[in-house]
Amino acid sequence: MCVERVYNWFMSEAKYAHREIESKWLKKWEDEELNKTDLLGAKRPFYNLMMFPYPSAEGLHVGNMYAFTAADIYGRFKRMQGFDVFEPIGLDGFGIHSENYALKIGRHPKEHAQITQENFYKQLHQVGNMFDWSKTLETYDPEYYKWTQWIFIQMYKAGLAYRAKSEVNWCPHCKTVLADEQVIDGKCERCKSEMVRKELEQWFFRITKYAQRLLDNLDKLDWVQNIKTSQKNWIGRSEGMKLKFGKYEVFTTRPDTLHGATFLALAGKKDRFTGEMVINPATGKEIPVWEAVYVVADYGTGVIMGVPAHDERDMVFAKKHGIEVVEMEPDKSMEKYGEKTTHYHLRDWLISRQRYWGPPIPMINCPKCGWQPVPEKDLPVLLPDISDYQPEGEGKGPLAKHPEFYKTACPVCGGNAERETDVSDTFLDSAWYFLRYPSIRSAHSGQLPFDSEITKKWMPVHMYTGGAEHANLHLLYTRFLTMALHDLGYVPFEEPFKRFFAHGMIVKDGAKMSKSKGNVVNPDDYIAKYGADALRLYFMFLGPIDQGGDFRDAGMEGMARFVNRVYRLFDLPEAKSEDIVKAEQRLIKKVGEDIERRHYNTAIAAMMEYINLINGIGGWTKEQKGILAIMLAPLAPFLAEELWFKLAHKDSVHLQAWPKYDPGLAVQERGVIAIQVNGKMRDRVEDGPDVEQRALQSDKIKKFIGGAKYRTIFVPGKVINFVLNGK
RNA sequence: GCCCUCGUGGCGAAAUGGCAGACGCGCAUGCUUUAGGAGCAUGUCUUCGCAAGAAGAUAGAGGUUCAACUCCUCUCGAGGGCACCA
Repeated sequence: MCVERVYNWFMSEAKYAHREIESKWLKKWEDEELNKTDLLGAKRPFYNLMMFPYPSAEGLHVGNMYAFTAADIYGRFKRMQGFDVFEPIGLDGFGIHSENYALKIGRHPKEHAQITQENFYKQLHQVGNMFDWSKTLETYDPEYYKWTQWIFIQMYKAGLAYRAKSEVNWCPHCKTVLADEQVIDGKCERCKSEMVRKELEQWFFRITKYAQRLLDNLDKLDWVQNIKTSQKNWIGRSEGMKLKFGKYEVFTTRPDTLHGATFLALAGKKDRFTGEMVINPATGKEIPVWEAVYVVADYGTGVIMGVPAHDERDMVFAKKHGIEVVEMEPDKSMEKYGEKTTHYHLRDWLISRQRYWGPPIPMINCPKCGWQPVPEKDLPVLLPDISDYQPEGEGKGPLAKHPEFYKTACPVCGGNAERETDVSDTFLDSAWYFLRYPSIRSAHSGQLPFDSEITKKWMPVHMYTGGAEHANLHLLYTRFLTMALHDLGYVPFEEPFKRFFAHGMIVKDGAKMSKSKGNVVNPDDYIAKYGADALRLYFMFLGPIDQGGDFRDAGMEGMARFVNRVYRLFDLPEAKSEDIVKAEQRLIKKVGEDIERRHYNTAIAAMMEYINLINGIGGWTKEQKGILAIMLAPLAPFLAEELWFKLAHKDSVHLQAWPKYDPGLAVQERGVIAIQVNGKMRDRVEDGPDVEQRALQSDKIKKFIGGAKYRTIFVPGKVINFVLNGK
């Protein structure tokens, strides 16, 4: 009695010691370089990339871990299927987002970057992903931004970077201009301040030249539809005609309503009649030329024809100002007055930022020779260490206060010249990082940003995982830059990411996490309390990862229980069971298929069911335990390794091949099939020979059929439906 | 206004033309434990019924089909993208 009690106590206390176990395997994997990919020797390359984090706060956000776990499980699964998987990680720590945070806490951005780098990498080690730690990059590293500057120069030489005066979006808080894509509802994407319009001379990338190709290629991409739709809307192709009204040219998608045009409107600051009249080419009548607030200056030609009868806004304007309204029917023959043309909503990408924390734009302005690129041998243009790094506004960045930085010699004539003092947009840093990872420390990494042999072998990226919020920012810029580099002969492909998987957002108790609400989940706390594996499993069990999930502490407890349960069940004695054999075959099939389509929640559910079965039977074989450990490996890498070694194996579970199943044994074992009468489920019967005859003998079925005539629909293995006549 | 996605128990969800609610959380009852935790067993969509059972149920209404959470049409609701874009 006493012994039994002690045994029971011991069994219940045989808890999975996650802290010791996880740190033990981490150390071993890193000592043995388990996750280092042999890039040159790889036979079946699989580049598994996830959007690198920007360290805006002091630590890794659960949202990052959620996304990385989702991506890592897929990468681990691919490795077990025999692919050479390369899974790198780095930090996007250059740019406004990191700088704003540094400014807020009053720390120099460079110092802040050093601190966050240490923190982030420490946390990223703990989560148990198969990162190749020999290939990390940070966008603020001069070895990296040297090449960001190099890319700028190639763009300039190709005529894809240009300087122009234009009315731009100015954020009064961040004290810099922003690209159109970084303005949401008239507010700054980073700090939510109201934007103002400002006339400034700035550097632009000519993304509009690629509008049509960016649109056309969308059809070839294996991306979720809503991201493609979002890009399509953003590019905003609109087909129409150019029509001439005297000296004015208008763009319209409805040339067939030309004969109803009773006024012309130019973009203006207020509604005002110009005093001018022009001739409507279709009717020959004189119509007035107005300035109108509702006309947008930089779309189309900035001039519209007003057709009150066919456009609500034109009607409102006409009524307000007493302009004539002509009712008419649309007439295709009007198209003879115009010339077909296409317009895009997409604008050129504004690259300049009047800030400190970014790569200095590598251009020099000479009073005699004009703008010249910095000679490539002089790269990088180092960002100097300065103490007055705060932005002050009025169109110039902090570097403009430092003549020791900007005073230089013209690379052409050698005379006195000045460097550009703006830095480039952070989205330029992240638009090419995927090209750099595999080439880090390659033979040619010193001469070019990316090794052509490695690039050809490893790209385009096979699987990219990240947030949908980057649809019109990062994902569009990256596509554009890759296309441009392709045209310049640097990369052999046009599209950077063959497949893109968009994960959802993780919230806490139904609310978006934020510091002000005090509901921010720190993954470290949960890893310390429950272990990285339990947290990984919990994230993935919340629901489909493209839908995101709601983090609740109670659910987390449940998953820790599951981890313990699996661990305990490995102590069950050796026993053979026919039920387990079949269940195992089905499990192998299901888990493999579910991971492939990234339905991790149902893969985990299937394993739970299997574990419940094992628990009920009370024993299983060593081989069965081994197969389960292998299937757990992508989802719970530490637990799986611990279990695998418990079975006296000597090599890592992560190097094992994904198990195969026998399709004959893995069939859905129902045993029973449903019997319906008129499509309603009425009874069940054992599957097998003469199933229809046996179904008809059921009392319930007899009751429902009565003496009526019927016909039979039989779906083998699933259902028999008796359809009574008259139905 | 245009476009996209979605709507299933108390909760997260599963099933994508073939037995609606797998799996988990929570809850209830019992066993076990010095106690707490953990563990084990059973139950848990709604209504009627002691039960066996019956009827109903996937936002709502219609349709296609032997059969609809799943496909089609409309309505309502939620989330997202674009937008005085001519």
